Amino acid sequence: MSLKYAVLAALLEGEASGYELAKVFDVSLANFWPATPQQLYRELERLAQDGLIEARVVQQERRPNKRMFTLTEAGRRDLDTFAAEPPRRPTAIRDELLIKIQAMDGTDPAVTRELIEERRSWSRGKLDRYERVRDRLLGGRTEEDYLRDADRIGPYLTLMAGITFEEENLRWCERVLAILKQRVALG
Amino acid sequence: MSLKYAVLAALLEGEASGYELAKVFDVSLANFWPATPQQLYRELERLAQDGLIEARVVQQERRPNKRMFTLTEAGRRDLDTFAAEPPRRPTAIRDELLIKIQAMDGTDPAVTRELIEERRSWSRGKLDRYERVRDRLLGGRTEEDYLRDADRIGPYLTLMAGITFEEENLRWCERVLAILKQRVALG
DNA sequence: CACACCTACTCAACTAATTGACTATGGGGT
DNA sequence: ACCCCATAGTCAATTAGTTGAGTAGGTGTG
Repeated sequence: MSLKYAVLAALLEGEASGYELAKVFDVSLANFWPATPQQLYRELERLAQDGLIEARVVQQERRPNKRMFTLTEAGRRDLDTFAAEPPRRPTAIRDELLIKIQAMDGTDPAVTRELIEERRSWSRGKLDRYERVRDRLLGGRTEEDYLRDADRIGPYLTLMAGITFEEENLRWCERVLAILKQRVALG
Repeated sequence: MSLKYAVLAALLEGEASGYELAKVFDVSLANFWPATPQQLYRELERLAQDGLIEARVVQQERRPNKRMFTLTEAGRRDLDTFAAEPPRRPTAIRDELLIKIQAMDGTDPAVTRELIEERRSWSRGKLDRYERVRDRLLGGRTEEDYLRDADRIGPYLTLMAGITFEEENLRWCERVLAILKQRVALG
């Protein structure tokens, strides 16, 4: 149900093909609503049938043709209605690593430490990429100026959520590593 | 695939019925691997068939009978193996509210503010509940003592992850509310 | 100049997750 | 007396999400 609105929200950035959307999703929407390309193609089909988006085929010379999608007025209205309603379901996190941590006490601490270190360096990489997205969004302005003047601040606020989430993640990793070190030193 | 190990990890706490597991899941495992009761019953069936858990029927007097499940040695080994391998997929978050925030720029700021305030008070409630779980786990000991002496610290580390996550969430809400206030004051 | 990767998808099969109804008994409140 | 909630589940239907293969030309790399 929500994938529908995630796609409509992505199209607020302007016309896009399924392929382009898949990439946009991968770097931004995926942070709070992941979807595979196949899911997107199916959803786009449905949305076009329901008249919430419009498709036009763009002939290309040295590439396969593509279908570009735009929000219709109906789509925009539907999305605005959705955006004003309280969420139907709370945030859901699925994190395999935390299952492993929950069950870690039967495992060699050195192995667990490695898992946490991997997570930490992954989070660092993610934060770096977020920083670059942030710079692109701000386009030279200070955050203050941007938040005062920009037409759309939604994408920036969700980016902020992603950044604080990864920072938290990093702090948690550091904390766990310190605890594991202590335990190994004593145990 | 991971639900399997989430269930096995839950059974590290000891024997439980499907019904009890559903409740345990709701308050602890659900924080990083949500599952409905129906999912759990099916998974327990499969795990029992695969010999990773054992079921025994407990006759009850004034209640329906129940089946209690315990980890078998095979189950424990399987779980330990899982816990030592790097995760196959990265953390996935699904958060309807963030879709709404992404699309918020067509919405009355006062309505958006309410959504954020709801999230904030929900996070506060969650944090309170986490605090109580924490106190129960520590059982009077200081965190330091607990982390040094306890047999199993996995559940505590995942609880810590939940706590830092909600704290971060709260900070993000405050931040967004401040920004919205600014914007309304100016716009 | 071979080989892998990029664009831009489609199709089919499968597993996982959600929703709602149903069974049956007991206890507490109005 | 009636209704709802708690216990302890089962069953069936539907939707959502995953995986892997296939198509077909173009581009970049050693």
